[in-house]
Amino acid sequence: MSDIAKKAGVSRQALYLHFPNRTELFIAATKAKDAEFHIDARLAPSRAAKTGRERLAAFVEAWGNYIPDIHGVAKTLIVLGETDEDAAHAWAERMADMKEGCAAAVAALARDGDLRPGLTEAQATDLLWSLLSVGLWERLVRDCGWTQKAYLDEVQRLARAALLDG
Amino acid sequence: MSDIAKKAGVSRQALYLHFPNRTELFIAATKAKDAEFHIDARLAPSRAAKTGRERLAAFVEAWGNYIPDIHGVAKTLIVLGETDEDAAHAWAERMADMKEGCAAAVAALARDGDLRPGLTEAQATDLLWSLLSVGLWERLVRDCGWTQKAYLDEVQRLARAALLDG
DNA sequence: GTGTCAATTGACACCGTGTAAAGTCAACCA
DNA sequence: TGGTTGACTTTACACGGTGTCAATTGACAC
Repeated sequence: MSDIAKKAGVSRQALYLHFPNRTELFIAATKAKDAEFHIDARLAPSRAAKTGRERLAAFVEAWGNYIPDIHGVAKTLIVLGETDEDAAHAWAERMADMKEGCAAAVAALARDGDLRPGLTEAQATDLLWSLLSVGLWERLVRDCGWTQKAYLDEVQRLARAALLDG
Repeated sequence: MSDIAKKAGVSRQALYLHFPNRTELFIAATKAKDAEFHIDARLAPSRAAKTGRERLAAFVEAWGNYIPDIHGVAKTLIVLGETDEDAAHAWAERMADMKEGCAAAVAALARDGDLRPGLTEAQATDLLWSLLSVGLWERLVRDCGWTQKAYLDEVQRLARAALLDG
């Protein structure tokens, strides 16, 4: 909190006039980033896609490219969530929203009959959601030094391999 | 530290007689778990595999089944690593060891000519290592409620889809 | 001018980590 | 048997971070 106050050019106590506690500050920061980076607009192409395959590709691209933009605040919230109930809940809510997007893409694939045999929609949704987790991005881009493009190409491939028929 | 001391039935200060600080305690706990759960023995079938494909399957199975056993201490070390240099280093070292196993499996695949065209050995190693991360296990098993078997089957499939030719 | 509002300063309580010192107790040994 | 050693306990404290509280300042609106 001291560091943030210093960066913001206000006193540490002033932060508590705006946010009840550290967790709420980061929750607000995450929401602010969502607005700043127009998450909803980025997901529009996915919603507009005609086929399930197109929808999957558009969703993976939108979310995969969104991760680096919000990684800072998102990561903080995740780490906070390991010890703070409220932070964990806030992040879980956020992830639930994202999972709805996954479910919609999976539903479109199922409608087209493109879903891999032996995979339920729920399983496919879980799988896509897991492949698009912040963790996998961190492993490949941050830890292994992959470019964003290489990461995205590979996740597209993985998503197709995991969900599609054939 | 208080909680641990209570569980152990000793005073909090006694812990500091055995470990210089909290981080070192958890590093020691992780090593103790490795010994308790015989990580080296579990990886033996992978090293003994004839073909690259067999080696990949054996390695994925061994590590994938190892994760739940060490998840408690491993997770603690990971979380600690977010704020503690030493913990981060300890975990990174551990991950480097694991990555060597990935590299060996990938090398066996390359030797057999089974590696997917357009994928270098280094990229394939990064990819396998990322698929076998604790994070993906947490997403599917802990967050989505998958069984260990369902997780393992899916990761086997993902690994094959990501690395193999065809 | 007065009231209001945002922010400041300074103080403090609480908790967790880590350090330090003095005391207890049992085992071992000459 | 008495003395030493070593592991552990109790008590105390320093430090840093979070969160609370009260008094004060300064600007702006009416």
